Amino acid sequence: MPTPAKHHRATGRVTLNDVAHAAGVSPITVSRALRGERAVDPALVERVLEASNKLGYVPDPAARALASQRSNHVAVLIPKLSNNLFVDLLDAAQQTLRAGGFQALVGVTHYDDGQEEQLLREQLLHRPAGLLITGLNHNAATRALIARSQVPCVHLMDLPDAGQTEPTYCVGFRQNEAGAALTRHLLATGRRRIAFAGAQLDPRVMQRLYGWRSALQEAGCYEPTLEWLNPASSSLALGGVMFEQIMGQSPAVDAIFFCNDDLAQGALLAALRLKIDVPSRIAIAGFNDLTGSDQMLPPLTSVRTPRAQIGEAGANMLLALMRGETQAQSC
Amino acid sequence: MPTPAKHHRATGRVTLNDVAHAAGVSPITVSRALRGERAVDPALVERVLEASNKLGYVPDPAARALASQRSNHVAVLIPKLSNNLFVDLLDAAQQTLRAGGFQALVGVTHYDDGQEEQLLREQLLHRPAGLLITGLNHNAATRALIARSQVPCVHLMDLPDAGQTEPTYCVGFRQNEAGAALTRHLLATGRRRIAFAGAQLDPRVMQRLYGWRSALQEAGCYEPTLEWLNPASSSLALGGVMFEQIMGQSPAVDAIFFCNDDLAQGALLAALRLKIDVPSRIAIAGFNDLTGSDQMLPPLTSVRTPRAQIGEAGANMLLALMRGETQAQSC
DNA sequence: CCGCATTTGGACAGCGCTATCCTGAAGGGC
DNA sequence: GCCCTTCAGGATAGCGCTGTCCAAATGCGG
Repeated sequence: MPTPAKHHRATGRVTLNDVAHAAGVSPITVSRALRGERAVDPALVERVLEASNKLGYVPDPAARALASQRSNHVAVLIPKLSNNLFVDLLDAAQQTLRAGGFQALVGVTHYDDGQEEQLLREQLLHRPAGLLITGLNHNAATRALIARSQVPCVHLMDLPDAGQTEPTYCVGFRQNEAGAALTRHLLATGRRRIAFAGAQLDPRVMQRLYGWRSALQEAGCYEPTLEWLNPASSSLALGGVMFEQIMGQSPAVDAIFFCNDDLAQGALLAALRLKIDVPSRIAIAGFNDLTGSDQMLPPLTSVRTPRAQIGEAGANMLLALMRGETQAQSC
Repeated sequence: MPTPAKHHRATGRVTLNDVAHAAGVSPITVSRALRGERAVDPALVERVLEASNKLGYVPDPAARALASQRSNHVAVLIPKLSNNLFVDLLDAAQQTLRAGGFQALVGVTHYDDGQEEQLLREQLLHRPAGLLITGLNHNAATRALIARSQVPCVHLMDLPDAGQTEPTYCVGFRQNEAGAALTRHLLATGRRRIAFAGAQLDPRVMQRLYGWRSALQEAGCYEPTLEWLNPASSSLALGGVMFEQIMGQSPAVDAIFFCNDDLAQGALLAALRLKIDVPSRIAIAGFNDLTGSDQMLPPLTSVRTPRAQIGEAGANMLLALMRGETQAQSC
């Protein structure tokens, strides 16, 4: 009998021990050689690597997580998958994390603070090595969880207002400034009665609204009745509905700033149906430059948000933080 | 000194032992009571649950995975995030898995067999409890990995041909039948020169192509020059380009079956630009009923694929398999 | 040549949980 | 009443890895 096997749970896995045996060193040396955690004789490192490759050794993530109290998971929280903005963000972040040896665990919060908190709580039990989270506005419990967990965390898509330093690590841009910039662009083309149409009303949409307001106030064109806010989810269909509403109630409007491209695309299509000419009768602008906006008639005016770059840069910042580098900056 | 702490790695976590202590039973009894793994006196279960709730106990997934050689992870492999079809599928599957206590690990294969194999290999090292994978056509190495791993696996979005029983667990529909059905619908509306425009050319697109072919052959309308295949990724822009191509080269065509809605949407917009009337001059049909297709001018004819239901049903089938129930059927 | 600081390999003891075996009690047939 | 089978709780021993301490080796000034 080759396997007496009493209390023996063979798993067939190549373990650190096997590698140590093959290389003629102790297991702990293999561990250190492979992780580069402490100085190890280069000759030994060489032998270890050779043995490891020959045997096809791969560390067991569960064992590693248990022993070190740290997994190779990174929790990624995003609001929705139905907005391509976040899909692009996720795609880029996920790939970058994977290249750095980490596994992304995706959580979808549906723009709900409670769900966000719940998801975060669940994820933290897995002792993630890091955290990527969309936006800056979280409820107190969520902020406390992040702080207490001591897990490195990078916030995406938004930056704190000037002077504010609360979340230390952020990658994004100031939504209100971008909103103001787009509004000024419309003003520069001669539009004066510029409506704002927002859906979803998440914090970033509201920031764009504030940017729109301040730009119009600067120009002396602000009027509260030009604000059209709808808490429903953003979609092409809603864009069409809002367009018809605005045209019906405020026929004098000469431009509409939609908070997201899908609304604006829906509005353009509605304009085609209603035979309202864009841009001669009215200008339509969107935000985020989602796929298809360049295919519209006419091509949609939009603000190109570099979400893939934000996802990648955020992931890289997090990778640096997880390596213990703390000089990383917001940008 | 309250903590002599030599060789003591306190983690601050509430452990099974703490619960056992509080409930006055052995740790293993707590483990069994909470998992329902073996019969335990209901009175004890009650005590254990009470203690567990009071202390806020949550099992450590890493320890559990290490001891049982089984994680609570489910690997989910999908081809792309840029096609909303898969985003919807993923969203539904992920939610269902989460409700069942499992964590989805998403892998994006980019329609590349090599990447699929690589991702699968990585994921299997994490000893996932289950596997959700898109499609039926995988390379030999991938199929071998799945078989060898013994991990329960459900295939999504497609069904094996009648008579074939290879992948036992599938949730989806026969793409070729759906393609034939859409083609017959076009034939029924009087169209005779029906082109097929495919991009990406993944196995499901090819199946739709075969369905289109067989329906046309049945009707005696098949002609090879009506096949327009482009390996590039599906997008609105490509749809417009292909539409112009087809109209330029085969002006007699009276309908086009686009393999995916984004192509068809792009074609509709191109038709608007070119002032080609749809559907009087030419009919345009898509596939998958993606968001926005109902907003087009005219609304796009499409095949509504129940991807959310497929994701949910697939996840539920996998949950059943992971519980050890094997009577689950393909559907 | 000695004493000290520094370096580097290894022994040891867990991390928190579950698989396995064992034991004592209860149930049932003859 | 006895033997044999179930049944449920517990003891034990890991799963594979890393944190912590220790010890041997090395370097170096005086």
